[in-house]
Amino acid sequence: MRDEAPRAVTAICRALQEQIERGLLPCGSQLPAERKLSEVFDTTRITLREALGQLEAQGLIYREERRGWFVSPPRLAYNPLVRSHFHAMVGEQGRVPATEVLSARLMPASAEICQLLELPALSSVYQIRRARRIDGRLVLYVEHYLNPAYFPGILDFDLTLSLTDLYASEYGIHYGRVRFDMVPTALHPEAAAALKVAPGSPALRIVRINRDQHGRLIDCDLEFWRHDALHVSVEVPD
Amino acid sequence: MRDEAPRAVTAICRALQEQIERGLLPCGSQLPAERKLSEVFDTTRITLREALGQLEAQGLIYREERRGWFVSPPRLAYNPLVRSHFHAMVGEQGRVPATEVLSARLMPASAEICQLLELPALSSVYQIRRARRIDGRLVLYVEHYLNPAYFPGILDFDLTLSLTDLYASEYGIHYGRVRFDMVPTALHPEAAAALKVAPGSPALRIVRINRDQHGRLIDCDLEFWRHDALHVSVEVPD
DNA sequence: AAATAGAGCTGGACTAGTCCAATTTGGGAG
DNA sequence: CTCCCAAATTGGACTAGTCCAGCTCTATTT
Repeated sequence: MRDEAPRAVTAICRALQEQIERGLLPCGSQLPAERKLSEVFDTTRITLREALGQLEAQGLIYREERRGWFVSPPRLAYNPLVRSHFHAMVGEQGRVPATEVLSARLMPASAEICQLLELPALSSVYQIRRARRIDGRLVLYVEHYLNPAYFPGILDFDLTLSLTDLYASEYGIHYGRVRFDMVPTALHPEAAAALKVAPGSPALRIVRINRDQHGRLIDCDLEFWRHDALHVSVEVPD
Repeated sequence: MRDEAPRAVTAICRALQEQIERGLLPCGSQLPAERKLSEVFDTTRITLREALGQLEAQGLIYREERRGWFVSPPRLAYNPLVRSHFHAMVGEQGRVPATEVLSARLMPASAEICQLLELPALSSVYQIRRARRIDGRLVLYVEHYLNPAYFPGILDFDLTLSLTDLYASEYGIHYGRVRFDMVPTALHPEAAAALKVAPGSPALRIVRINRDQHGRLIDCDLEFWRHDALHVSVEVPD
């Protein structure tokens, strides 16, 4: 028994990790209360919470605001080179997608959006804010900004459906070139609230700038994914 | 004037964020000591540290183990579709790259590596572990695993240089198809030690599986990037 | 001028609690 | 059996410290 013990935090991490990997704590199951766990590991709640925080950073567990800690489900495979929308992508991987519309309106574009869509200053844009789930779990907060010139009256449609499909069926517009920008960062307060997680949780921010079949900038998406909800795969041809 | 409770942590974040954005704390500069800052903001070190942790998660600041907190430099643009190696990529963006070799040896392949390289069980592979810097800052820990059949005697060369170049000049091998897998996660202890940061810091794990011009699996890289050191750009053609 | 020993800082890790707000849950009324 | 309210429980936020290891810088010595 050496004095050189591993840090309490890493010891707790290892113990929990093992339990999860052996399937004693199945995917989606809830962990015991923080106070219980701190008793089990004979430590402070602060220390215990730091261990949980590290497992969260690894993506092994996640928390729901004020509800508790849960074992993370598998990540979704996200391939930017394959043109697919959320519902199709999730469904193909044997999971159940869901979408809710948080807001949808015509609004003055921010400077950032004007730049992304190459619009003149003080332009108006359609903004659609949505939250999306996989198997019931909130994983994605998106803000869509559409150039209104191409999509008159789009707010009257059912916006819980795929925008891709709406573009095609109602406006004859298909995606052409797309630009992705992926940045590991933290959720800003608005996104955190929508996903019902602690503000500042780690996240993957994906900015998509979409052109149509004629090369026209039609819209852009600001996506905020829970960092543990996806892995990005890219197959680069020769 | 916020509608909700202005948590101490978010208030501190906002204050520091503003100072950084206005350039009062330039890139690369060191923040005052935690104890000083906790006095300035009239709070505990624990609370102050949580605020710093959130700014770290956002990528605005970073820490060096036992040295202090610093303002993050700009992120490196990383485009998986553009075939470029570390030194070239960094240099093109006006930054100064550096590489050090941590270890290089022939070793039995782990089960994971066998699978990635489609090798039979108990195969041997060259393992090269390197740490890489941008403008002096440690940002990337990589483990390369090479199929030794294609690279006899490679350990005798200067491995601080680009492997890509070595492959081409010494073995006539060029990259063909490449597969990327990017996962937001946390640094494991070994990578954390190599990058001199706290174990469990957020990171972007990138697994590259490389084939040569003939479609043969030649090597794979396990990369661990500091999460705040890069942003991934992908331009998808029509 | 270079090498070095040591003191003082700095971050890292942890303890032992408190107060609050939201969520759950259990029990009683209808 | 359902619905609703109150109590118990849980996570969120924070205070006020302690002890330790590694880095740095200074002052002294060689």
